[in-house]
Amino acid sequence: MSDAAHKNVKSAHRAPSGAGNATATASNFIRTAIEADLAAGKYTGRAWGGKPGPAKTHESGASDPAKIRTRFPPEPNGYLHIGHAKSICLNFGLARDYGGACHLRFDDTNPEREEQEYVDSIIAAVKWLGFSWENAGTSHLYYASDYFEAMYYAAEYLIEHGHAYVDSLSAEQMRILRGTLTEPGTDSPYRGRQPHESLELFRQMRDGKFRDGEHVLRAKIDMASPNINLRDPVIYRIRRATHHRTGDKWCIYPMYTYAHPIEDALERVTHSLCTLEFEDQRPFYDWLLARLAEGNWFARPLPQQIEFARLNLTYVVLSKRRLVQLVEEGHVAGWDDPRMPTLVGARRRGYTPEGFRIFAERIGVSKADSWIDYSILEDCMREHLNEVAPRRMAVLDPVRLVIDNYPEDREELCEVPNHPQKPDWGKRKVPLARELWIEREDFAETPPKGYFRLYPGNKVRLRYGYVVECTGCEKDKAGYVTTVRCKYDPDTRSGTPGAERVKVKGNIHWVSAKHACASEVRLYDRLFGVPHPGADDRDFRQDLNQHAKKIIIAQLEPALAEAKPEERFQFERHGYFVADLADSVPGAPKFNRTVTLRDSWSKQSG
RNA sequence: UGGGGAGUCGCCAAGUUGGUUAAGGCACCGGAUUUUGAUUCCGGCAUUCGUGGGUUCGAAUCCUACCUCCCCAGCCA
Repeated sequence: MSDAAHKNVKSAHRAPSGAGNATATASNFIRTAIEADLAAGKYTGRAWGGKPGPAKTHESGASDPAKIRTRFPPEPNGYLHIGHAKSICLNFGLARDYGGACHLRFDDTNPEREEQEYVDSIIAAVKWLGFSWENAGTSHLYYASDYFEAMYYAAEYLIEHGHAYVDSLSAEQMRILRGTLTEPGTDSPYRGRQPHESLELFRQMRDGKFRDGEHVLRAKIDMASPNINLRDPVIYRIRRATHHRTGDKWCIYPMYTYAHPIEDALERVTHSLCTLEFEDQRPFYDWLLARLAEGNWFARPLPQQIEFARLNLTYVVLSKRRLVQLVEEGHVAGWDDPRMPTLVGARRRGYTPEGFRIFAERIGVSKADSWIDYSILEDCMREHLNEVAPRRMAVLDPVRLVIDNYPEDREELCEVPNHPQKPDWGKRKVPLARELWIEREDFAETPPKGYFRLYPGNKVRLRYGYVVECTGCEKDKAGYVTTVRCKYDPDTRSGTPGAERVKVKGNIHWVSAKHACASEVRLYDRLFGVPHPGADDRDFRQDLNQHAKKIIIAQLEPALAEAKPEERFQFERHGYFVADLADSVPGAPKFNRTVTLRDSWSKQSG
């Protein structure tokens, strides 16, 4: 192992050094494999030609500054979601930890489904998560479509060497001849087509001489293989559709199966990580690269595919089909609806990039199918938000509290710390007066067992203010509490000598009614009400949580009126909130509840 | 019923060239601190590694049989 590689391995396992950002990196089977490759010197002496390309591009290049190369290869046909965040953190994280580079590569080989809009949103999402595809001064942002030429000539090479042939069966006929899981396939009558004939046809395919579907190019492997992916897979199809980058230049497009290994090889990717469902395709991946390597197409060592388990998260759906349905049928307001598990949605919800990175570390990587409970994600967000969110007071469900012995015309400023564990964040002044808003649930005419908030005869502290004793309440005809009354103890003002003399268990937040800022707050909850939406053949839409969004007008402390879009706060005793990115206007922010605080009281009481 | 994978604490997940007491995190349960029933801190939490056999002085790690779950028959990725 080289010194540099050794150093990187060590740093990958270094313990956390700072709160809130760095997290311990657990070992996993992919790291083990990388470390073994590094230790074996598999990549020493590798050259990098400065850009993706065949063997000759790299042969003349300098020593590769990247110790390893990974890649995140999304198809630009939709918005990224939480599952992608796992993959992004994995690929970019590995490159970072081992002194490597991670390429952002758009796998745009199917022109019918891809759009520039998605390319832009994916770029923004990866950046937002805090990763960069730059390494040693080079931006590794690539497109599979930039390799169409190389892929085409590689295909001609395969044909010439008897490894591929043009088939003229219909899709239906091909399906029948492919056999089944238990029965071998049957050779296509075109399988014996001579290379020169296939080559001629393939060129005519490229030149637009045929209709869509009239011919395909197939790899010539083994129709009797127990692995269906090796039964002469289609590697090129005719598809007249305008590609978002190459326009109408091509009318034949490579299939993923064929394109991906070539993309990896051209980019000198060392470890090509993908999800478990591609395991059966690894033999083809290796077959293709081996065939092309025989013709010295690619620099060695060849890339290797490694599969890991995709993320399964409870209480959400992550399949493209279902997400599209949620948006198109109007169950949510759009891809960036704060309830959506998309990264744009999570961002509006107030979830943070750091929170996602903590999440990725916490759930680990393995080959075992597993379900991660949504609460793990929420907890990761709390962990980060607790570190970075200034505290504020906000009353979400207000009821009036009158301090009877407090002068009507008086008001004073209370000093309130911005973060209880971070004195260096300073304090702010919050106005207190005779009439306040307090939380309706902080008062009970007849308190439940263990309740230590406001009820007649009980004392609580108005956080950072005075200790008050509840003297009663007023109700309307319906029995609904309209006002809570209390008296305060002037000797208990927070921060003054002797203020602690009166001990109370309860500590409630408040906002001066006169100074309060009334503002829209959206209380979000999980989009689905059950752990596995759509399980047991149910329509997943039946599992939608109808209470996942509740809009209220809350009474906020005055300072909150100046909150800037995307500014995050902890509303004390409630949770973390973010000023909405899209709907806030200067001086009138609207807040989204990101996640509640943990609450052992409501948990035990009900 | 073909092929490819996976099964270690309630949930994740190390460990798998066989070797003293099976990492760690989350959750949970105690206790301390706390002007957030939050945070933080301390302590507890698998005689056992899907099951049954076997090899061995010694097995989660090797052999064997079996069970369960996931993936594959797009001219999608």
